[in-house]
Amino acid sequence: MSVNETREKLLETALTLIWQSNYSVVGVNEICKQAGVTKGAFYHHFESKANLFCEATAYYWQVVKQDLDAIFSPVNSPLEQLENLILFLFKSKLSDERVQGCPFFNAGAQIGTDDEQVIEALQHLSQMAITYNLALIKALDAGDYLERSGDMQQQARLMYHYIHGVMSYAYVQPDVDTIRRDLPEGLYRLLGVKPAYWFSVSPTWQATSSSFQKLA
Amino acid sequence: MSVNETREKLLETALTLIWQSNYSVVGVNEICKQAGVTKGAFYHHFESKANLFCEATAYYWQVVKQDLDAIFSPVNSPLEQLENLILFLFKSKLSDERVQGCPFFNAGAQIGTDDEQVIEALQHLSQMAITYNLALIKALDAGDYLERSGDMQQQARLMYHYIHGVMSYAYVQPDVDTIRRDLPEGLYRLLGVKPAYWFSVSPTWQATSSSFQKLA
DNA sequence: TAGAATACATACCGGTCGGTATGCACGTCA
DNA sequence: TGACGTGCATACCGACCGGTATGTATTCTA
Repeated sequence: MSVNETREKLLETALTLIWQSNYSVVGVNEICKQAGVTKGAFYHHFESKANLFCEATAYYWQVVKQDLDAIFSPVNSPLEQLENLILFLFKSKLSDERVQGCPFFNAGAQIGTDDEQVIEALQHLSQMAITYNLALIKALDAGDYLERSGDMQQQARLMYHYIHGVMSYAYVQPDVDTIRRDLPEGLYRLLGVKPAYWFSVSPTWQATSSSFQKLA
Repeated sequence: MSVNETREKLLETALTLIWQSNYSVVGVNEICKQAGVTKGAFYHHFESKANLFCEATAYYWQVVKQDLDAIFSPVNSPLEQLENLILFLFKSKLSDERVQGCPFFNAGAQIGTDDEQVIEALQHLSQMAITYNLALIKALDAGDYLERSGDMQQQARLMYHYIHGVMSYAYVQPDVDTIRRDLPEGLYRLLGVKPAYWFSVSPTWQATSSSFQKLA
């Protein structure tokens, strides 16, 4: 295994494991074991478990960003972008028929208030996500797809709240069909998409092998 | 300290601590230390940490239920009920000016998928909450406060998702003013409350000493 | 080709985890 | 008054935690 392979293997394994359960429960030993590397290698690449997590979130974002940029590509109409996002979120919960959490959405509630740098990393992630939401809302509003316009920054946050909530729900109540129905319905309502446009277009995006396959 | 006092002290302390950080991080030792009892007492009253948590959620629900029944009392109009709920949720995040989590809303993401009984306890809690939401939505719909009616069971879930999301956000991004604005806005939008009724009534409920004071 | 730096592997550290075994004060009932 | 169950307190257990010290094979560099 090359240097970068070891490092990436650790990052991906950590994400997958934390994804499946939670930050505090997943130990360094288990990460190493699953990644097939030793503890020495771990602490050669990362100075602590918290540091690994921070780097992992950055790594995760870097991977996810590619998908988001494809999802919100200007070649897609705003409605298509929304449908793409919904599909993306749904897919991200469902790799290999197993409902899973997602470090991005779950980790927030998993961290004790003590670990400063971890919290900062998560705050950064949520800000990024909200920024993408904001762009979508502006596009929807500009296209006259919304019933009323308001504080778009706020709406972007509301979107984030809701998505976060659905994801968490899916984690403890792994009911795929429910999630599939609730996700779009809630977003339409929250954003105030005119009912005529509900479920009116199909997503133009589909998962690439470079994104979730990699993390699953 | 009487028998029941010891038991309740343990339940309340456990809730408070898990509330502040998370289930996996909070240890039995710390719970005992904070509660001022010994480990012997702990394991005299509870057979395991998981068992304590289950009992604690039941205890918590029993306490919270009193508030919910007051909030959704028939003496309040549906709009007042909604405002009461919003106030209640907001207050529950803010005891003593410190933004905190809430075991009810956070714990879901904190548990590894292994602990069967804990997950069941949480699923039960969420079902209860959704049931209350459903009653509210029916009342709002019956009172013609909503723009359109749909699958109310689903709407009750959407409400739960959103509230859960806001709570989690507040946990990592302790911005009180933002939460105060986002909570009602999102619920109005999600439920489809006619804009004329937004922020139109004041809550009739206020926290009793028997509820959150007890847990804070 | 010598030596330094890299990339680990192994063994081990103190501390803490959830949980237990045992002892003992105290009220209760025969 | 003595046997007994309740309600703890204390001491302790093995497992595991995050992290480290040290040894070593490999690779890069001069």
